[in-house]
Amino acid sequence: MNDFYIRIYEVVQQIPYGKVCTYGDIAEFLGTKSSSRLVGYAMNNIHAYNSELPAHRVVNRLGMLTGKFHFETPTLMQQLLENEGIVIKNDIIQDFENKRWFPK
DNA sequence: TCACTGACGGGGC
DNA sequence: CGCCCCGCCAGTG
Repeated sequence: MNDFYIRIYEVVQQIPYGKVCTYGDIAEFLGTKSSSRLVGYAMNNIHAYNSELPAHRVVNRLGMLTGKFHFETPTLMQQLLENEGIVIKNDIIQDFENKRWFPK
Protein backbone atom coordinates (compact mmCIF):
# COMPACT_ATOMS: atom_id res chain seq x y z
CA MET A 1 0.00 0.00 0.00
CA ASN A 2 1.51 3.33 -1.05
CA ASP A 3 0.47 6.81 -2.19
CA PHE A 4 0.01 5.68 -5.75
CA TYR A 5 -2.61 3.16 -4.71
CA ILE A 6 -4.28 5.66 -2.41
CA ARG A 7 -4.62 8.17 -5.25
CA ILE A 8 -6.16 5.53 -7.48
CA TYR A 9 -8.70 4.65 -4.83
CA GLU A 10 -9.56 8.30 -4.28
CA VAL A 11 -10.34 8.68 -7.98
CA VAL A 12 -12.45 5.53 -7.99
CA GLN A 13 -14.39 6.92 -5.07
CA GLN A 14 -15.32 9.98 -7.13
CA ILE A 15 -16.93 8.08 -9.99
CA PRO A 16 -20.62 9.08 -9.97
CA TYR A 17 -23.53 6.65 -9.77
CA GLY A 18 -24.44 5.34 -13.20
CA LYS A 19 -21.12 6.36 -14.74
CA VAL A 20 -17.92 4.45 -15.50
CA CYS A 21 -14.24 5.23 -15.88
CA THR A 22 -11.35 3.45 -17.61
CA TYR A 23 -8.00 2.32 -16.22
CA GLY A 24 -6.26 4.52 -18.75
CA ASP A 25 -8.20 7.63 -17.71
CA ILE A 26 -7.15 7.11 -14.11
CA ALA A 27 -3.53 6.48 -15.07
CA GLU A 28 -3.45 9.61 -17.20
CA PHE A 29 -5.04 11.67 -14.46
CA LEU A 30 -2.32 10.54 -12.05
CA GLY A 31 0.39 11.43 -14.57
CA THR A 32 1.37 7.85 -15.36
CA LYS A 33 -0.45 7.44 -18.64
CA SER A 34 1.80 4.66 -19.88
CA SER A 35 1.36 2.65 -16.69
CA SER A 36 -2.31 1.90 -16.90
CA ARG A 37 -1.45 -1.71 -16.08
CA LEU A 38 -0.56 -0.61 -12.60
CA VAL A 39 -4.02 0.82 -12.15
CA GLY A 40 -5.50 -2.56 -12.88
CA TYR A 41 -2.96 -4.20 -10.64
CA ALA A 42 -3.83 -1.83 -7.81
CA MET A 43 -7.46 -2.85 -8.12
CA ASN A 44 -6.52 -6.29 -6.82
CA ASN A 45 -5.93 -4.66 -3.46
CA ILE A 46 -8.91 -2.36 -3.51
CA HIS A 47 -10.85 -4.28 -0.90
CA ALA A 48 -7.87 -4.10 1.47
CA TYR A 49 -8.26 -0.33 1.40
CA ASN A 50 -12.00 0.14 1.49
CA SER A 51 -14.58 -2.42 0.42
CA GLU A 52 -17.14 0.34 -0.15
CA LEU A 53 -15.33 1.66 -3.23
CA PRO A 54 -17.25 1.22 -6.53
CA ALA A 55 -14.64 -0.95 -8.24
CA HIS A 56 -17.31 -2.14 -10.67
CA ARG A 57 -17.39 1.31 -12.29
CA VAL A 58 -13.87 0.87 -13.67
CA VAL A 59 -13.56 -0.90 -17.04
CA ASN A 60 -11.05 -0.97 -19.86
CA ARG A 61 -11.00 1.48 -22.78
CA LEU A 62 -13.48 -0.57 -24.82
CA GLY A 63 -16.03 -0.78 -22.02
CA MET A 64 -15.42 -4.46 -21.38
CA LEU A 65 -15.86 -5.91 -17.88
CA THR A 66 -12.36 -7.34 -17.76
CA GLY A 67 -12.24 -7.35 -13.97
CA LYS A 68 -15.44 -9.33 -13.41
CA PHE A 69 -13.60 -12.44 -12.25
CA HIS A 70 -12.09 -10.54 -9.34
CA PHE A 71 -15.49 -10.06 -7.73
CA GLU A 72 -17.18 -12.48 -5.37
CA THR A 73 -19.08 -13.98 -8.29
CA PRO A 74 -18.42 -13.57 -12.04
CA THR A 75 -21.82 -11.93 -12.49
CA LEU A 76 -21.67 -9.46 -9.61
CA MET A 77 -19.92 -6.70 -11.53
CA GLN A 78 -22.49 -6.78 -14.32
CA GLN A 79 -25.36 -6.88 -11.84
CA LEU A 80 -24.09 -3.84 -9.97
CA LEU A 81 -23.74 -1.84 -13.19
CA GLU A 82 -27.15 -2.89 -14.47
CA ASN A 83 -28.63 -1.78 -11.16
CA GLU A 84 -27.28 1.69 -11.99
CA GLY A 85 -28.99 1.72 -15.38
CA ILE A 86 -26.06 0.63 -17.51
CA VAL A 87 -26.82 -1.83 -20.31
CA ILE A 88 -24.34 -4.65 -20.79
CA LYS A 89 -24.19 -7.18 -23.59
CA ASN A 90 -21.54 -9.89 -23.86
CA ASP A 91 -19.52 -8.24 -21.09
CA ILE A 92 -19.41 -4.97 -23.02
CA ILE A 93 -21.09 -1.74 -21.91
CA GLN A 94 -23.54 -0.49 -24.52
CA ASP A 95 -23.50 3.21 -25.42
CA PHE A 96 -20.16 3.34 -23.61
CA GLU A 97 -19.08 6.80 -24.76
CA ASN A 98 -22.20 8.27 -23.18
CA LYS A 99 -21.58 6.55 -19.84
CA ARG A 100 -17.97 7.62 -19.42
CA TRP A 101 -16.78 9.92 -16.69
CA PHE A 102 -13.35 11.55 -16.54
CA PRO A 103 -11.39 12.43 -13.37
CA LYS A 104 -11.19 16.11 -12.60
C1' DT B 1 19.12 -11.14 -10.08
C1' DC B 2 16.05 -13.27 -13.34
C1' DA B 3 11.70 -14.62 -15.21
C1' DC B 4 7.03 -14.32 -15.33
C1' DT B 5 2.56 -12.48 -14.66
C1' DG B 6 -1.16 -9.28 -15.14
C1' DA B 7 -8.69 -5.61 -13.62
C1' DC B 8 -4.08 -1.95 -19.65
C1' DG B 9 -3.27 0.96 -23.84
C1' DG B 10 -1.74 2.21 -28.40
C1' DG B 11 -0.35 1.01 -32.84
C1' DG B 12 -0.32 -2.09 -36.87
C1' DC B 13 -2.88 -5.40 -39.82
C1' DC C 1 -13.27 -4.69 -31.86
C1' DG C 2 -10.62 -9.64 -34.06
C1' DC C 3 -5.11 -10.71 -33.51
C1' DC C 4 -0.24 -9.54 -32.34
C1' DC C 5 3.59 -6.87 -30.42
C1' DC C 6 5.67 -3.67 -27.37
C1' DG C 7 6.04 -0.55 -23.34
C1' DC C 8 4.84 -0.21 -18.73
C1' DC C 9 6.19 -1.71 -13.47
C1' DA C 10 4.80 -3.93 -8.78
C1' DG C 11 4.54 -8.35 -6.85
C1' DT C 12 6.03 -13.07 -6.55
C1' DG C 13 9.06 -17.17 -6.25
